[in-house]
Amino acid sequence: MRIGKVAERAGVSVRALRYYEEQGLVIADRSPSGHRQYPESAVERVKFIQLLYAAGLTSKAILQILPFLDTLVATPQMTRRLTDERARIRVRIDALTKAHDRLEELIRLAAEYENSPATCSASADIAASHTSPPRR
Amino acid sequence: MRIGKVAERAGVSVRALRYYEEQGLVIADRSPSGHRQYPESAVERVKFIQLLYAAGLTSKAILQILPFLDTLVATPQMTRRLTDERARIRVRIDALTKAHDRLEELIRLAAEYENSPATCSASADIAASHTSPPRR
DNA sequence: CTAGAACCTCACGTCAACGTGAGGTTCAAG
DNA sequence: CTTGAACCTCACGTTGACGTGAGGTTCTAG
Repeated sequence: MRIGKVAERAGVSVRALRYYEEQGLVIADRSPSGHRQYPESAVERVKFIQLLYAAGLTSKAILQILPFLDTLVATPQMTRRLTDERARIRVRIDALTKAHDRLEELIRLAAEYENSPATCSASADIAASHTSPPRR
Repeated sequence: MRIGKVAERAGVSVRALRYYEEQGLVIADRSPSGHRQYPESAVERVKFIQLLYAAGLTSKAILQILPFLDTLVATPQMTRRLTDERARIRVRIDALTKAHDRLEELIRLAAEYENSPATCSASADIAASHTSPPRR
């Protein structure tokens, strides 16, 4: 398969695929004329790479993990890398969840305001005192 | 309060605080000599900003949201901004959760390998066929 | 009164994952 | 055989949230 098709089917740009090769994430054969030739499996591989990128991993981190997909041989270091990244992702999820909840709270306040604009001034400290324990 | 103390208490760098001011996220008074003077509330405000940064919002998006914290006046646009950002965060959480689950699956495979390295070759397509529905 | 900490303003550097031409070759359809 | 799409290799540009000096002023403890 050629690069354009892979790009289309994996939902990434052609440039991105060349970049992945440059980073060692995807290996492509070459036709005699120099065009990249990808196996079918490249599409899934690229989707997996995208998944990890979206989770905040760097090329370098992904490069450390990919060999496991190829060989399915789990060295202790590999297992650690996997669990480490999982842990980092968990931390990010927690941070995002906090932000989500905080926004939800503000949205609740906004709705409350729209119902009765005049009587909402008492909610001010609810908005302000979120990240620290309530005073008084 | 001066910039160093705010930085320390909010857990950010002095440079970051100057950057926030440049972006209009935090307004600081100035002493006659030109040193920034922050109110107590600045610490919480900065923590909130950090929370949103961590959730992937840009300075511009945060700038759109901050007025609500100050005034607690919810215009329809403000409510939309809040819900929009909440939605984007949800999308990110979902993406991260997918990556998390995928890694978890790989970790399971790795553990399985460590228990019986020889008998694991049959699991290969489990690792490969995740993002697409099973063939055959 | 003096030294060192803390502050100030430019302003360039960084890092990652690509985007975007430039300039040229190869492929596939008519 | 031609022409336009698709491909190739440089190689510089982009974006965001700061880091990092440079060079100078102000504050504060002893």
